[in-house]
Amino acid sequence: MSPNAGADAGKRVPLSRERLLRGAIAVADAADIGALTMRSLAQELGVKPMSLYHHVANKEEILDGIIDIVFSEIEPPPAAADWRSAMRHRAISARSVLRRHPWAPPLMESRANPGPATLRYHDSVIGTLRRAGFSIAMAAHAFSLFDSYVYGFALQEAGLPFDSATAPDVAGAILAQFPSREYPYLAELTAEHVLQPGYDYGDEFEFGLDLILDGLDRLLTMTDAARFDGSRIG
Amino acid sequence: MSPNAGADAGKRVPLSRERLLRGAIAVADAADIGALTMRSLAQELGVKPMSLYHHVANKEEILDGIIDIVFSEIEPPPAAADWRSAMRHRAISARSVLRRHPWAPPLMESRANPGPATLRYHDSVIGTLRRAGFSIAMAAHAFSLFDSYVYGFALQEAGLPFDSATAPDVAGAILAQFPSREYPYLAELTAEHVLQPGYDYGDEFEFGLDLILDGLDRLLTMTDAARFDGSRIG
DNA sequence: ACCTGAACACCGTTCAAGT
DNA sequence: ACCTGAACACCGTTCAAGT
Repeated sequence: MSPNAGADAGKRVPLSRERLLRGAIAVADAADIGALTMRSLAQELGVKPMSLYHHVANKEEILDGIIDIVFSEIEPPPAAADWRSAMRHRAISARSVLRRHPWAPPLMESRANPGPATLRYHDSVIGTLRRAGFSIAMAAHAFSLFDSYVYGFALQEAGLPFDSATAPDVAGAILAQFPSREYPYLAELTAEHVLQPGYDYGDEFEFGLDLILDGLDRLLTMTDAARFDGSRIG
Repeated sequence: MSPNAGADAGKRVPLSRERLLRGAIAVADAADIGALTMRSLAQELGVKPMSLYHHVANKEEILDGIIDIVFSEIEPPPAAADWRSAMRHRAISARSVLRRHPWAPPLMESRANPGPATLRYHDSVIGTLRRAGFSIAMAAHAFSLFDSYVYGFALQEAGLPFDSATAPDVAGAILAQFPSREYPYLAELTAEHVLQPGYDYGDEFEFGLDLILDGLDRLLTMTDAARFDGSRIG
């Protein structure tokens, strides 16, 4: 139920590409990406399916469009931030955006036509690394690692069959389902960690993020030291 | 074109759950997961769509089944391996499996009904960490980080609009498409790294993997040192 | 037991028409 | 210009029938 659903009584807001894409995100957020069909979207917007084709060429263009909106929602870090806190800020923002749009991660990396917000996001990540002193090759490494982790974590979080509130119930049911003799470590981890009060899978995010940032920082420092030695020799 | 496609001349191999799931993987590998329909799968197997329902309840069960087969293809490490090389072995095997099945990563974490090979894989990863001395909480951290990276990397690799052979052409076209003034760091990275001869995005995998393993090793060593100190005090 | 034809309620998309 | 009804070639799935 969006504000515009079936609003044939009031004055009809004219359809636009912007309104169409916002509606598509609303449908995907409310159910999942499988529920986003030309017909369901048209209904959400109070319009007939064929009207959509006046604003987009096809469904692929809708997917391209909503993914670019998702990227646009990731907050850029404060300009004054050092590279480490800038990367940390971006990662945490990206994850919170992807939590709002759990259908997005599988689509984000498979769009052949990246939009401006997508390109801007990637450019700014690489820019942060380059300006911090990472070589091109090292920036490429760091970029790949950083993105893989952020999307991979979001993918896992989206796939969990529970949110943090209902975790104990569902994990308990799953645990009861499989024989703990056959999967002893999984059983142990579930019983003594996942089922403990206060457990939230989301809390794992910052552990991995900081381990990665520490590793990159170490490499950067080593590179700086090597360059310094080099300049003394040359 | 599989060996069994349209083989109405020879003796018909009877349909089985096993043959059905193998056929489903073949269809998904050959095109992509979107091309896997009950009808296309039936045709691949030389059978009518409705026959499939004698071996599986519905399409969801097919997806559950093929994902469990994908997990079963990940090689377990040699029993004698230390934790670091065991984890490394598994990650590299997982990535090569996911390269054969690029449609798999988005599905792997979203199956509500994990099969035995899935549970066995996860149990063995956690087991490796626990036996190496990781605490339960630390094993949970490491497990999350490791899986996020492996799936995230596979997701990115699957999304690339090129394989390593045609990378220069496509990346060049994309680069030409967007104004390098607006995305200077992206343009630089593309021109001076991605377009260089011998570039292969897959090479980034081991950089991130080793950084993660180094970080985990450091944490494990610190924990051991702390425990050792503790035992001397107590 | 295993397989199937016909049918149902869905898809995305095209085309020719309406205002 | 913007919207739409009817139609086409697809989906997954059910049901009642065939061997």
